[in-house]
This record gives sequence, structure tokens and C-alpha cells, in this order.
Amino acid sequence: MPHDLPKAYDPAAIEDHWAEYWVREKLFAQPTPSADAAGKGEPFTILLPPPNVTGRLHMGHMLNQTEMDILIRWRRMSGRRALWLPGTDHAGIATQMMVERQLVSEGTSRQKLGREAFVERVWKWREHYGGVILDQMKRLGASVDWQREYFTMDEKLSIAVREAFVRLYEQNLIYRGAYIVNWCPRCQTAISDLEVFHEEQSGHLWEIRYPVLDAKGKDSGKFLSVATTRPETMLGDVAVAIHPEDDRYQHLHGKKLRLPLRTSDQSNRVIPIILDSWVSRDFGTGAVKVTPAHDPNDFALAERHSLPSINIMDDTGHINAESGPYAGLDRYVARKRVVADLEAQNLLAGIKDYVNNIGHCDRCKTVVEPRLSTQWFIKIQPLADKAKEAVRQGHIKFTPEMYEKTYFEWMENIHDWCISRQLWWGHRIPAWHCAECYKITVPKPNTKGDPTACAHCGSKKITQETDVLDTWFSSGLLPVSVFGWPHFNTENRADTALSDFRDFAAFYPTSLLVTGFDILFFWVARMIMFGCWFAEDVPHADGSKRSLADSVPFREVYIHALVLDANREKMSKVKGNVLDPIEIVKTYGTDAVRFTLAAMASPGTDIAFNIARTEGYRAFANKIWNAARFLFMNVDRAAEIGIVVDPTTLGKMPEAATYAPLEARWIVAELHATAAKVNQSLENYRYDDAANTIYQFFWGSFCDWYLEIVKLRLDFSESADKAQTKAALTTLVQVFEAALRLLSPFMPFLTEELWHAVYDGNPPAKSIALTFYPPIRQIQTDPAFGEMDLIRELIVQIRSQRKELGVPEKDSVPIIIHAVPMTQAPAALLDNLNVIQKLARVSNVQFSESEIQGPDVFHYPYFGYYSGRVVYERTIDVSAERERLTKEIAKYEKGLITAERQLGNESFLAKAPANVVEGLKKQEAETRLLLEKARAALEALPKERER
RNA sequence: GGGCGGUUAGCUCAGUUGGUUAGAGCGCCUGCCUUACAAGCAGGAAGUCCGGGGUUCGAGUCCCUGACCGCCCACCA
Repeated sequence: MPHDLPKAYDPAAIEDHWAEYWVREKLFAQPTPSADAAGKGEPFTILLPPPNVTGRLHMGHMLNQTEMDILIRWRRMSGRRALWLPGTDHAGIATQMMVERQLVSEGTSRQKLGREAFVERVWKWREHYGGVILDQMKRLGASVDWQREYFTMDEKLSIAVREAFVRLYEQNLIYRGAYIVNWCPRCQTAISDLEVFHEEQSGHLWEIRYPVLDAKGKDSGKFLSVATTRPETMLGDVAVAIHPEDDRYQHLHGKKLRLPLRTSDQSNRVIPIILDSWVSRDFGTGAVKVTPAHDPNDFALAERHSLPSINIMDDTGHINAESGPYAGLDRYVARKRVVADLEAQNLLAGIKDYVNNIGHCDRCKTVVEPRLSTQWFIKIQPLADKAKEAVRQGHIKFTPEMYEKTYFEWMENIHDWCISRQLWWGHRIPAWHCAECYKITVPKPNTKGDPTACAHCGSKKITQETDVLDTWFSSGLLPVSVFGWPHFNTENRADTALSDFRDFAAFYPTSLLVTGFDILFFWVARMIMFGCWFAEDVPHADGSKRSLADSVPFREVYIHALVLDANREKMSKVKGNVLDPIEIVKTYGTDAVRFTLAAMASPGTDIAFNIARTEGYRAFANKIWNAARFLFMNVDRAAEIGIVVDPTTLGKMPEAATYAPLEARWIVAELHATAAKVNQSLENYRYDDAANTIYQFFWGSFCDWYLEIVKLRLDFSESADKAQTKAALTTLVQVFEAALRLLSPFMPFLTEELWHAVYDGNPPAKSIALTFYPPIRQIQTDPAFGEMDLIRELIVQIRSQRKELGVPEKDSVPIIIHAVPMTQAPAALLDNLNVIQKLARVSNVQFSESEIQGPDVFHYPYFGYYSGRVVYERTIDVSAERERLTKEIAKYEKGLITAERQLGNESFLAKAPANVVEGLKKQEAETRLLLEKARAALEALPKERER
């Protein structure tokens, strides 16, 4: 037996095999186009948001990848030159943290190892764990080009990072300086604003009395109260600020205060009272201590008033040597100590409970410390302006649209980007410090090799900057760097790798970015800025200048939502509600999980992942599996009597002859309509519509109706009309094969397996993924839809009536039909009486010239009005029937009143479009008839016996 | 403090530019092991479209307003 499928669908038995096959056969490799690549299809490119090398696949990844895979498979099958490019991110802080943890568990540390050994260790770690998520992707069937896999610290990409840096430096867009940055004492590095998350925490607001000095510099006996949430920062106070027009403090103008704490510089530092209208009079006491080295506002204030900055903390969040007796204390210990010391001096005016927003390190959750420190920054405004312009001009389209607003919101309020990190793992900043003149040497653009002497004084005593770049600096460059930038753009054209240039020419800008909103600013915005900035210099293949429109890193961005648990809660390890996609995949199959995500992925709405849905879609897969078994069973039976479907009739969109049986014409029309809807839905990122449309087609139309009807035509007996059987079988196989292709992007494994089975080991391509997707075809309204509706509705009515009358499931019963207004029923009905008999278990259909009366008469309006009756002596539940009819009558009455009111409204008749009025009139007439019939039926019911 | 999104059946969600009697899956009820499928088949019940006002011939859909839920951004010590 060629078609020997197991009885039940078992994803485990098929998925591993195909996953491995797709990778081995390099089916989705998209090589660098040759010079004469014309006519090979318009490129469709997606860059995979590179997972961190620390990563394991979570539900968000799976959603992200499912969406990309559906689109790329669909576009590939639709004739586009599809490229989905995978890679991983070195993820500076995150990875360094993982390895540090590992070292701690081994009783050693990063510091003990030293920089070089540590970095080597991280590389080893990366080799070991870095591919986990990619292996998981393979298992999910992601149709990426594995030949192009990259890592953000690959040499090729590192060259791009260096070139981007030196160009920006050359353009005066990179500067180094001491500013307040967010400092993580655990990671011991600066982090950007985006890497800080704020959380409300209950704390205290301390009111501290600062002694006011008299003209001689002695305590005047008066005090100025100042409110603070961080008393330990007093050690760095250089002033106290009040509002110039604050009536309460007019007498203090020009006075000085004594800092009531001992520090090393002076036991009692004297600080001025300064006036600044930035101070709000109604907060706290209206007086604010100024600590420039530990607060951004204070820093700005100090600049305005030419005050010094006193840094009181070291890299680890401990008080430094500047602060005498407090030196070496942890910041929170110091806080307690300071408060105690103040209390001892009776300088604590009060402690209030206070809830404030505290910044935490995104990675390690440690409370960040705003801290003055020397860092590298990008002057972002020029890049942001260009990036805004690109979106404003419509060169990048956001879906859902609202994210465009979010993008602009952020871009309008953008701050310079702190790009230096005091880490060891990452791209070391290409700048050299001179030990003699202290100036900085940065290589010129388009040059190779590290500088050996100071560009300013010629000294050979130069050392490279120890800081590395923010991870997002390199990932922000990916759209240009993965396609070879800047190799081909160097002055030294001999260096130009031609193949890289062709990649860039063919695949940049990428078509689409699919990602979550959580990295909209981190990554998406940065790619747009970098892309627009650097790609504009790269000419087109023909040498012409690249416009802004062609400099963007991607033409469209699709932002997907979060995957929540079934109770709409965020998944988190703490809550213990994390679903591991790999586990679910093992139980239900990748296809079912993918389909679940697709069916629930409505743009802009979070997905409450419900395993019940996945169970349902596994059932769907099983349904298809069994439809295939049915089909193969018949193909095999047909073969026994010499009927064989010509395989060359497959692989295209089936057409039905006008003389073909109704179900054949109908299912073909349905297939076309489904293909049109699915294509349109995918075009608009409506994965949910697309998935549901296919589901409805496969299950609701193909299996529930078409297969049941086609059984009648598959007659393999001696007396059978072989031509008719063959025609039916051909349509069956054609539609099924096309439907598999339609479903393939959503359920790649199942469809691959069954598609190969359809071709019985001789497929026309290596994979269903390399065949053609059913396209949109302009369809006229096909009469088959209406005819089929007539038949279906009649069958449903009969089944319903049978149930009502209590006819045993297996029994066949006769029916009587009366048609109004025509005395003859239409051909569609007469031609398909056998279908009605089979599907509704009817023994005989009798047509009645006269109207049928009685409580068991059913009615339905199609091409006129039909009534019918199932002939059966029923055991009627009079009261239940009365209740049902009463409800039905009420419903009709209500509908009728609405319709009549509207039809009686002259302005409605005047203003509403004709088809709406027409429809309403028809509906009113139908309702009226149904109402009359229902009333008659109620009337005909035996009267309830008196009790 | 700003900004954004949501509220439709018991649950999770669709519902295009306003247009005929608001849909799906799951769950629920009833009956069936009908030779592709019990992960199935057939039939059925179930909604004050968050509340209030307005525009319109017509509102789940547009406008105003209130309530509740969620998210993002933000330097008030």
C-alpha cells in the first residue's frame, strides 16, 4: 500500500524528520544574486531580531518567529525572492552577567581572571550555549537561510561597528564627557535611560535642618529645613537652592549654611544658599539640597551657578574616600549612619512616609545610582531628525499605525545616547588615549588597522579605551552590516567584495521588520537612525545616488503584542506561569502551536495563550490528517480498477466544468474565495483572519460538506460510470492538494508530510514550500454558492426537524416539500435529491402542489419560500414545543416591528441606498411569512390539558 | 504629571469605509462508536455590544462624557 498513513495524527512522528530535512537540503538558502539576477522575483527580506546568546526560546519568540515564518513562506511561495536572515546578539551586559554568575559558582570572579581570560571564557560560553535558541528555531521549522547566520561580534560586523563609530566621530557626533548617567553598582557600568525601569517603592522623606551661618561664619542659631529621599547624598552637597520669590525665605538670600556632617575635606563644609526658579515652592520645604554629582537636576543647577561637583560614591555604590568617616560604607548603610548622626545633633526635623519611583537596572534589578561619570555619547539630534523625516515621508509604515505616534513621541524628546559601557564583553571603543598629551586618537574613516601613535603629539604611548559599546550600537547597524556595509564603500575599492555589494543592492532595504514593542526604542528607532544615516552614502547598483526612501533599514514594521497566560497575566518566573513553547510543542506539535498563535494574533491585541485553543488546533490537524486518509483510501481503490489521477493536473488552481456536479463547482469556488481572502488577510498582517478562513474552509466546507457529498460520486463498482468517478476523484485530489499549499505557511510540517504523500513519492519539487501559493483570482459571484446554500439549508432543516420529532439517528424517513411561488423546484434541488437523501437520511422526497400544514412543518426562504415536512409520527413534547414556538414568534414580531418602522420612515426610503431598502423589504416579507407559519403551528398544537 | 490601548456569549476573541435579524473557537445541553476522523458526527441553548448623552433615516461602529482595566513615557528633591 503506497498510502499507509497511521490512523491518528502524531506530530512527533513527522516533525523532527522534516525539520532536519529542510536544514540539510538548504531549502531556504538565498545565495547572493548573480549579476544577471533579473527576473528572479522581487526580493522579500526579513531580518530576524537576533536573540541573545543567553537566550532560550520563550512564547514571545515563538509568536515572533511564527509570524515571520508565515509571511516569508507565503511570499516565497508567491514568487518573491525570499530571504530570512538569522543571527544572534552578543548581548553585552546580559551575557557578561551570566558568565560572571558561573564564575562565582566556581569560586572565582571576573576580576581574578582578568580581562583577556574573561573574554576568552565568554567566547567559550557562547560557543556552548549560544546556539540553543537557533537549534530550537530549527525544530520549529523556521525557514531561514542558515548559510547566512551571523553573530554580532563576527569580524565582518565588528568592522562595521568600528566604521560607524569613526565616521560619527569624524562628523563630531560623538563626544566624551562627564555627565550624570545611570550607574548600576552591581554591573559596575553606566546604562542608558532605556535600560532603567522605574518602580514605585515606599520610602521616606527626611526633613533636615541645615544650620544658617551669620555674617561671621558662625552658627546663627537659625536653620533651613531641606527635604530629601536620599540623606547620604548630603555628603556631596554643594549648595541649597530656594525659589527667588519664596516669601518664607527672603531673609536667607545671600546667606550660607553649614553642612552638618563631617567629611574629609572640611569637617564642616560651608555651602551657599542659591536662588533658582526651578525650585518648586510647594514641594517639601521649598528648599532643595544641591548634589551635582548624584542628580541630573542638581547637575544642571550647579552648571548654571558655577558650582563644583563632589562625587561621593565608587563604582560599587560604596561611599568613597572623599567622605572621611563614611568612606567604605555601602550606600544604604551610609544612609542610616547619616540619619543617626543628624538625629544625634537634633537636626532631623521630621520623617515622612513617601512613595517614590526608583530606577532599577533592567538586567539585574539593582537600584541604579545617578552618578557623575565620564562616558561616550552620540549627539543624537541630527540622526533623529533624519529618522523622523523618513517616517514622516512615509518611507516606513508601522502596523498597527498607533506605534508611529509612539515613535514620534520618543523621537521628539530624545536625549543624547550614552554608548559606553564599563564592561569587558563587547566591541571595544576604537579610541586611543595618549599618556603624554592626554588627547584622544580615533582612526580616520575607511582605514584599516589600529593607530600606533598619538595623532596629536606623535607619542607612541597610546592605549585603547577600555570601555565597550552598548550592545544596541552593533544591533542598530545590523540592517546595513549584514549585507556587507562598509566593505564596498571604502576608498580602497580593490577591497570591495563584489558579492557583498550585490547583497546590499538586492536586499537593502529589507522589506519588513517583525518585532515586539518592548524594543521599539532600543532597536527599531536606532536601526532607523543608523540606516538612514549610513546607507544614504551607498550608491545603487547602477551607481546612482540613494534617496532617503531607499536608505531606510526596512519599509514596514509590524509590531506584535505580548503573549500572556490564559488569565491575561504576564508570564514571569516569579509567578510561575511561564509556558515553555518547546514543552507545548512536544505535546501538541509545532503546527498546532503555530496555528494557535496565528489564529489569536490580531494586531494590537495581547495574546492570552490558552492551551485549550491549541488542543482544538491539534484536532484540526488530525482532521486534515484523516481527510487525507480518506482521500488516499479512495485513490487506492480507484487504482485497483484502473482509475488514476493524472499528477500533471495537480499543483495549480483547480477549475470546475460548468457541467460538473454542484459540490465540485462549489468547492472549487470556495477554494478560490478562500485563497483570495487569505492572501488579502496576510497582506494586512491579519494572521487571525487568514488562519480562521483556512480553518473554516478545510473543516466547515471541505470536510463537513464536500467530502460527505463526494462519497456519493466515488463509485468503484462494476456498473459505475468510470468517467464520472474519475472526474470526482480528480477534483477531490486537486482541491486537497491546493488546500495543503494554502495551509502550508501555517502548518508547514503536516502539509509537507501529506503533500509528499499525495505525490506518492514523486513530488514535483523538493518541498511544498517551493511550490506556488494559491493566488487571488478575480471571481464573479458563482451560482454554485447559492445553489449549495439551498441544499445545505434544506438538509439542516430536515436534520433539525428529525431531532425535534425524535426520529432515531439511523432511520430513513420520507419528506414532503412545497415550494412557493414556483410550482416546480429549481434544478439545483432536483439534481441533488440523492445528496439530500444521503446527508439527511431521507428515504423519499415527495413534492406537494398544495401548502403543507401542521406544527411539524419547517420553512425556509431561499429562491422563494419553501416549506417541508418530515413524515413521522412523533412523540411531541407539547409544552416544550409551545415554548419554542412562542419564543420564535416573539423574535419574528420584534424583527417585523423594526423592519416596518424603518420601511415606514420616508427619509429612510429617500436616503438609504437601494440595495439596503430592497434587502429590508425582502427580509420583512420573509419574516412575515415565517411569523404566520409559526403562529399557525402554535395554533395547531394540541391544547394543553386542564389540570 | 503626560500619552496610548481596551471593555461584545460562561471563557478567549473577531466585527473592514455607519446599512438587512452581531460572529468564531472553547465550554455547556441533547442524541449518535454512520466503513477518513470519538482529537469525531448531528442538533441546540446562550449577548442590555461597560454606563449616560449626542449626530444620523439608521450606531457595536462616529462625537462628547463618566466608570473600570491594562500599558508606555516623565528629573519634582
